Amino acid sequence: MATIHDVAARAGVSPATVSRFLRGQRVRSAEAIQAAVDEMDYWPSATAQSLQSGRTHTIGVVVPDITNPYFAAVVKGMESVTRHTDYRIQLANTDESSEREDAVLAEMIRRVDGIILAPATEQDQTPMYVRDAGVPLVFVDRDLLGGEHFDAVLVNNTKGGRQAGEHLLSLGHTRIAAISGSQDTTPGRCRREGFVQALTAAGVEIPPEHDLVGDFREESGYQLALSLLSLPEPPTAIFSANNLMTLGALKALHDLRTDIPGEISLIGFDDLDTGPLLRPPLTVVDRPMVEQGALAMRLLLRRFEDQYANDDARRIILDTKLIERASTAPPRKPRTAAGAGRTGRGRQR
Amino acid sequence: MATIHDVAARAGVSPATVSRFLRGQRVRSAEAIQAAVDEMDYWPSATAQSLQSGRTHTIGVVVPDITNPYFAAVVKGMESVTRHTDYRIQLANTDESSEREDAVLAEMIRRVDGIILAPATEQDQTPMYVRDAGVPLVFVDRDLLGGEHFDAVLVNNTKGGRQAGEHLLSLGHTRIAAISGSQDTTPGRCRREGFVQALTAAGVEIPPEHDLVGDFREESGYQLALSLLSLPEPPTAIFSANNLMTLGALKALHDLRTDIPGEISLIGFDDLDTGPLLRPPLTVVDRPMVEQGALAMRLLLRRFEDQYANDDARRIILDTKLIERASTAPPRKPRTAAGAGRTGRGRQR
DNA sequence: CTGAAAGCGCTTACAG
DNA sequence: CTGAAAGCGCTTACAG
Repeated sequence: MATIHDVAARAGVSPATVSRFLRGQRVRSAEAIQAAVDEMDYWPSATAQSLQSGRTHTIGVVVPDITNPYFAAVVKGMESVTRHTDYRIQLANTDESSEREDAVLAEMIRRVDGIILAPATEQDQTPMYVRDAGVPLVFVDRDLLGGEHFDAVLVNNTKGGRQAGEHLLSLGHTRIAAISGSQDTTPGRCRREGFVQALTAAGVEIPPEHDLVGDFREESGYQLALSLLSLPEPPTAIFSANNLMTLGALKALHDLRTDIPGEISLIGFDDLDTGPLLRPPLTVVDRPMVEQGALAMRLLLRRFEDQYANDDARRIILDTKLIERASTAPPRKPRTAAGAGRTGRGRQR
Repeated sequence: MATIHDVAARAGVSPATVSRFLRGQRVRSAEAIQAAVDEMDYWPSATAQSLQSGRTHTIGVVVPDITNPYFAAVVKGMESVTRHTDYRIQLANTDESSEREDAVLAEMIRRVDGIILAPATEQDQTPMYVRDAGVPLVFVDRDLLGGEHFDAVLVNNTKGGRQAGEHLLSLGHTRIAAISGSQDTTPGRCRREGFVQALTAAGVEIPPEHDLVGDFREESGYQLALSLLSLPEPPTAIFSANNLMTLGALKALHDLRTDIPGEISLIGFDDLDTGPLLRPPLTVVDRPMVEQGALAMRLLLRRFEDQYANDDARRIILDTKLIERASTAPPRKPRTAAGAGRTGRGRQR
């Protein structure tokens, strides 16, 4: 590959002049240099430029699982903004593992200008380490305990959980179960809290055997739904706290030939491309996905502009939205559980 | 950030010695150096190492759409192998655009050690340019006309298309339609060819108005299915050539309240995570996904080993597999179309 | 085993 | 406007 020296020699100037020309400065021998560049098919070495400038022009993106449609959409959103800049994305998957995340982050620090991260747990310490290294960091989807000093694009998970709970209550359910995500994760914890809040506010209790915690993966949704259905008194409604667990739960219900929503109502968190096409079409709490990724990337790129570099952390909290489809309905035989009474809001379909 | 000079100064040795120690060579002042490294939290600059070695240790991955579950799975497969190496992945989305692909590739050439690409069209010239630049290139999912000199991990698309056609024929269908993918793409062309081959071999003709070509996106599947259903004599069965278009077709059929498979059978290409949960569960031609990505990455990494660097191109062609679910069935009122006769293989459900 | 020196391919004050 | 020189942070023959 040709270097700037080769081009300079050919054009009869010094490397410095070629460099200046390439960066848009006025030079006398512009045509000669351009010709040399063309003939030799010269492209500056990004590595040499990086060493010189201290900038890599790459953004590290660390997500738990790229095959989760939510994260795929988020990454697409990020890509849609970098595509108009001269930044590129370096992608890493952590499989929800903190160790893996530590390893990834440690080596990214020296290779990227900034990082967008969906941390594996709220307790992660590595992000502090990243900040100390002077690498701008933005959280997406998930937060850190005490992470207020970092930029973040999140969703109002508590409200989302509440929406799910209130929806089931409004249909008249009182025997309600939750399949929550990892509790050391912002969305896992908050969605459950919001959900329980809604029930509590309505005087509906959620017994421990209905209050299950999974790990955001399909398999755990499957297993927990199975265990729920094998209870002596199974719930009449289930809230599942992410797309993958909802799919797992749906599979379990199908395997058991459960009638949805006849025997049991199911509400999920995060819509799916196939949501309306499923058996039955899924009622879900939806939220922006591609937009979340785009916003996170914009937040990060701002940090590279001197005027914003030292701004206070920006925390963007987006709203969730209930999408009612056919997987939820009033319970078939409304029971008057002791103390629960008529908790519904009177809305019927 | 500490540099190797800082560490050397602190340990009382020369930078060269620190460098040797770091690379595992025996040195006298090992402990002193290790201590300095720890205290200063020193990590070598990847950029400086790259400039020196000429290797970036990053792999460029270029796909048309990361939110297509097939490509998400492929990327995950790649990640599962790089994770055990010291290579990382730089990801780019092309949105099926050749121009975008050209741009991405052009700048990747100077930044990565190798590239895995699912080319936007079979006519792409850029890959030749990549090869001329001395950057190893592996195709995944899609091939290039005259691309035999490149490593590739593909699938037997022709056979897959044939399987789809034979399945519909075996059910007794004779009024059959195809929604194909871009015809300047390997999978788009081959799947259609295989499909048509199967019909032709059985003496079944596919009229032009049933032989539709889309662009692998959901919207085109939707529109084309719509147009198929509005025909005076709509088909009794549709083959849709990828996951997204199948979803689109399914949506169209739902919107028209079409009974599947009663009025119309639908068979897709590429399974979905939600495949069994859809209304109705989808019959599809399936193929390995994660494995395809992993294999492509292994092929590429081999090129970095001297012993294999100059081997002939390795072309891995994987097999497809029919998964029969509930979206296909015999046509409701088998017509004896002139010349078609009983083309079924006699199998009935 | 170790250090001084050169070099990887750029960019940018510093003089002119 | 332009060139020589120094420097970005490493690594590696070359002597010793």
